[in-house]
Amino acid sequence: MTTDAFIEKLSRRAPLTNDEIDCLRSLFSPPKAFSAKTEVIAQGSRPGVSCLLVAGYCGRVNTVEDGGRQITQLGIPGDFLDLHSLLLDAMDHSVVALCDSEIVMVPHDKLRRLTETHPRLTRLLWMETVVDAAIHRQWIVSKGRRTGLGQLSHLFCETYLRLEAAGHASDFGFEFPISQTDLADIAGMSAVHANRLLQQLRADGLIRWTANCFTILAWDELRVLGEFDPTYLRLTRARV
Amino acid sequence: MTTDAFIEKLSRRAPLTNDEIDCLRSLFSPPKAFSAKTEVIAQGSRPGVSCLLVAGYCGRVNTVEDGGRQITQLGIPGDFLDLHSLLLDAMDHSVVALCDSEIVMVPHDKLRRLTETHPRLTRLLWMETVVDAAIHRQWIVSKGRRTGLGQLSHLFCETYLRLEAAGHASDFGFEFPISQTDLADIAGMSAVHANRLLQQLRADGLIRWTANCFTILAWDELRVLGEFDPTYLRLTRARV
DNA sequence: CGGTCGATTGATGCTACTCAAACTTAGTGG
DNA sequence: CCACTAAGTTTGAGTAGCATCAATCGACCG
Repeated sequence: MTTDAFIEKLSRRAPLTNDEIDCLRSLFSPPKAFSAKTEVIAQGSRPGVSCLLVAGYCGRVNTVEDGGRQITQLGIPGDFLDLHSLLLDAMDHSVVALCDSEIVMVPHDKLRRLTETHPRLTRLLWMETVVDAAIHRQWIVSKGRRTGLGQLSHLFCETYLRLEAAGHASDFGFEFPISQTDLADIAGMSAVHANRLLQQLRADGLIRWTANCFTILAWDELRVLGEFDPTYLRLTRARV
Repeated sequence: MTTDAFIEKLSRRAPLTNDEIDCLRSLFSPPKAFSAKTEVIAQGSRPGVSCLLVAGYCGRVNTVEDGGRQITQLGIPGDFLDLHSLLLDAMDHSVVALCDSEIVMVPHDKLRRLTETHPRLTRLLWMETVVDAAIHRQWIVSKGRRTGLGQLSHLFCETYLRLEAAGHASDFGFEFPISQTDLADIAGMSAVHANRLLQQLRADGLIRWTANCFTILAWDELRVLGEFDPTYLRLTRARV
């Protein structure tokens, strides 16, 4: 089952009891398919469900007045795309499928009931949103104080480790069916500039990215270039 | 009492019962003073407490290898500076007092006990961290897709509304004893450039900022310039 | 009164944006 | 199986925004 990957991911942070696993399982229903470029959650809407991404990539998208687009979060399989909406109301941004994706919808009332009965699971879900915030802060650092190359390098290191922890990457390779335009909207740069930086990373033998398949050829160099320190991803066991 | 401002802030999001208010009060002890530029929480440490800022301004600070500094969050009075550390372990950044500040230390075991007994308060505290993340995302949008002037305008609008909601600002004026260098580290630009943008905002009659006292002279123009939409701050009553 | 910190100003160069066009690839229908 | 189309990638040229370096000025402090 695809949702088991999520349970597996949580249990890597803290061991789960059978009761807790059952409680999580009771949240899930069969996934829905969303094709590339489809809007999963509309800006301004008040969703009654949160979305667990089980396959594909999704992005939180903010649109600015001049038509510019900024992606503020990259959702990978195993991510709760919008646990936030459990606590907030109207969406101030939209969630868009960046490629063909599969999503399990989890009703908010089920989640709210979970918070009444399972404090430890609640803290684990809370922790998911807190790690998301830590990732946000790293993106702020990237955009504020890293060079273009450093920014992309950091993003690729981060994405690889997150995917690996979710069981969707190994040997420095992963599926990455994202357009350069979307990548540019993630990095907050023009598509032209993103393209040139990618060419440089390729020419320097750091990455390969063809046919939707991304490979990190020189992890150590990429890590140094992006000043990447994975502490903030909290991939190790925690005390919750 | 200074911590009552925090309770007042939470209760504006959702009405609190007397029991809940008592529970919150039991968390607090007298504040500690931190003078400007003091480190409140060190990078790499594993704090056993979370910090409630009751007076002053603090920043989450990330330092990059070339000596550059990026402030990823601006803490204002009434903010829990580091609720995150309840769920995470080693700090991947530091928290620094940007001016003389007063902080109440709340032990994590008290907070963890709260999450066992008060699900609704738990969700409200969770919501605090979720709003922080929403602010992070707006900063990402600022850095990615707004001009320098837009970025500063957005920051000033955001800061004013947050301060006003916490009872620390009115009539478009507030105390802002922050150096331009710190502002530049917030905005992710050089101090020289921040200075020139400030001069422009002053020359255009949008702001006044002298003797630590900040005044927004033209709210509507500043709001338009920064494309500021306060939805994400969730200052209105929520269903929790 | 010298020293330090922050604000300000000027000059220079790089980074990244914009506009525009060519090219490549994948998908579609005849 | 091949034209046709649409979407995405790549390239070139010109330009704006912002960084960097360096120096000056003012305020506060021991």
